[in-house]
Amino acid sequence: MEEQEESLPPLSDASSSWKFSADGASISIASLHDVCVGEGLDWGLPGGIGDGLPPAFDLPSWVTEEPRSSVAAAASSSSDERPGGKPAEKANRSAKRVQKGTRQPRFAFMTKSEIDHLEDGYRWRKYGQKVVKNSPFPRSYYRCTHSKCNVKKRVERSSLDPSIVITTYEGQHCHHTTVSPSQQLASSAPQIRLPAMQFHRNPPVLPVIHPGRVIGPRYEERTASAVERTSPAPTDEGLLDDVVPSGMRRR
DNA sequence: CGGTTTTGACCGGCGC
DNA sequence: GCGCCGGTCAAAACCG
Repeated sequence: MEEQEESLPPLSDASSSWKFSADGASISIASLHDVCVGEGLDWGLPGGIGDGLPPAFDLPSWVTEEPRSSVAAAASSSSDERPGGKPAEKANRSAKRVQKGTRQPRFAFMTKSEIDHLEDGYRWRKYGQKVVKNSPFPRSYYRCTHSKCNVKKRVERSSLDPSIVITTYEGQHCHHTTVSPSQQLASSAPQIRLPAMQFHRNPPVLPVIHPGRVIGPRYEERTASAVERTSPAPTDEGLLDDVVPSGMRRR
C-alpha cells in the first residue's frame, strides 16, 4: 500500500472546498471542518477520530469501533440446536454469520440531502431496515447487487439534523460501476483530488446527481494502524481503491 | 416473471 | 442470566 506523496493541504487548512457538477446537479464538497462550522455544528477538527462530535452525530458503533470479527464467527459455530427452526436453515445462517465476521474496510461520510439513498454508481438491494436507538429515523441496510460483490452500505439520517444523511460503506467492490455514461461522469468525480484533511482517504464514490450536498467524509476506518497514521496522501488511485481494486479498474 | 422492497423474526454480542 | 440492541435473514408483497 504505497500512497504517493502529494502536495496536499495540511491538516489545518480545512477550509478548502470544491464544486463540480454532473448531470445538471451541482455538488459542493468541503472539508468536514469547513462545512460543519458553516452549518453551525461544532465538531471541531478531530485530533483523533470523532473528537468533539456531538453524540447525536456519532457514527454507528460498527463504524467507530473495530469490527468484532472472529468473535461472532467463533460464537456461531457452537450452539446449533434451537427450538423452532429447521436445522439446515440454522446451519446455513451460522455459516453466513461466520462470513460476516471478516474484516472489511469501512468509512462513512455525510451528505446534505433530502434523499436517503444517494446514487453512487452502483446498484444496491435493500435487505433490511431497522429503527435504531437515539434516532427517530430508521437505518437502512443495502448490499451491492453484484453477485460476487459483498459490499454493504448503511444509510441513516442524523437525528440532530434530519437534512443530513450518514452513509457508511463496508467492503470493496470487485467490479466496475453499472451506471450509464452520464452517471459515470458523476461517479468519476471523486477522482478530483481532494485534500486529505483529517481523513485518511476520501470516499471512493461520492453520492452524485441528486441535488444534495456532500459535506465531507466523516470517518474512514481501515485498521487501527490506519487511524494512527497522521497525514496520508490520498492519490487519484486511492480514491477508488476502497471500492474498486486498482486491478479491476479500466482506464 | 424476475428483481427489489418490506417487514417480522431470528441471532449474537454486550451491559447490567 | 436476562434484556436490550444492532445486524441479518427470508417470505411475502410489490413493481416494471
